[in-house]
Amino acid sequence: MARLTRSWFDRDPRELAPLLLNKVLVSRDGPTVLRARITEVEAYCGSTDPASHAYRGCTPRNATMFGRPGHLYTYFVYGMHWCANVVAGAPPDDAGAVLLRAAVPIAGLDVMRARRWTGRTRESARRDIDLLSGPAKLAAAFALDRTHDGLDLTRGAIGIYDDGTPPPGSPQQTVRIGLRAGRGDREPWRWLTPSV
DNA sequence: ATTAAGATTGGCT
DNA sequence: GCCAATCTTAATA
Repeated sequence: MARLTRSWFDRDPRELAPLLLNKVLVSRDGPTVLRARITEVEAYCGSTDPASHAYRGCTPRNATMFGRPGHLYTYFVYGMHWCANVVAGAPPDDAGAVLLRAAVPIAGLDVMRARRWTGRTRESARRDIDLLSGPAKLAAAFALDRTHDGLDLTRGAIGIYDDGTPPPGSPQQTVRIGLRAGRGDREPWRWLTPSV
């Protein structure tokens, strides 16, 4: 498996996003190894994109987006969830990122289950396919939070790898999810690996 | 100082 | 399909 490099991430988020499909997110924590194949992503384009956290310029919260491509940008939403982005390339003083929206678990499912599902979770809701089937689910299963904001994906314990599986030749493409009307909700910048 | 909105999720009708 | 949960951030006063 080849780890993706800094220069590989240095592309416009709309180019980078579909290339991330079928890549493998890997987290190593001592004996624990988590692996998952990325299947859904969204591109966010900084100052030109009303839906982007960077639309109104650099703030303490989004500063990582203005930094180096290939780093992790994590943010807190709805008072309870974390989501994870990969910082993409952008023009000088601008920002871009790709939101990791979903993945298929490959290894470390037990750890993912323990992090995702408390005793309160209904048994019928505990399906492996739903372990990473949303941006906050993925972040929770990989334990990504404030402490991972700015983390370098090209070095260290967490990275993205090419295992030889190419991105889908014809990815599914739709408008982005969860955006307010008129706030970039018409841009078709969501890509998915076709389910079959 | 106050406030509105948020790149979501899971349980319930 | 509807809606509550939960709290940070940034904009406004």
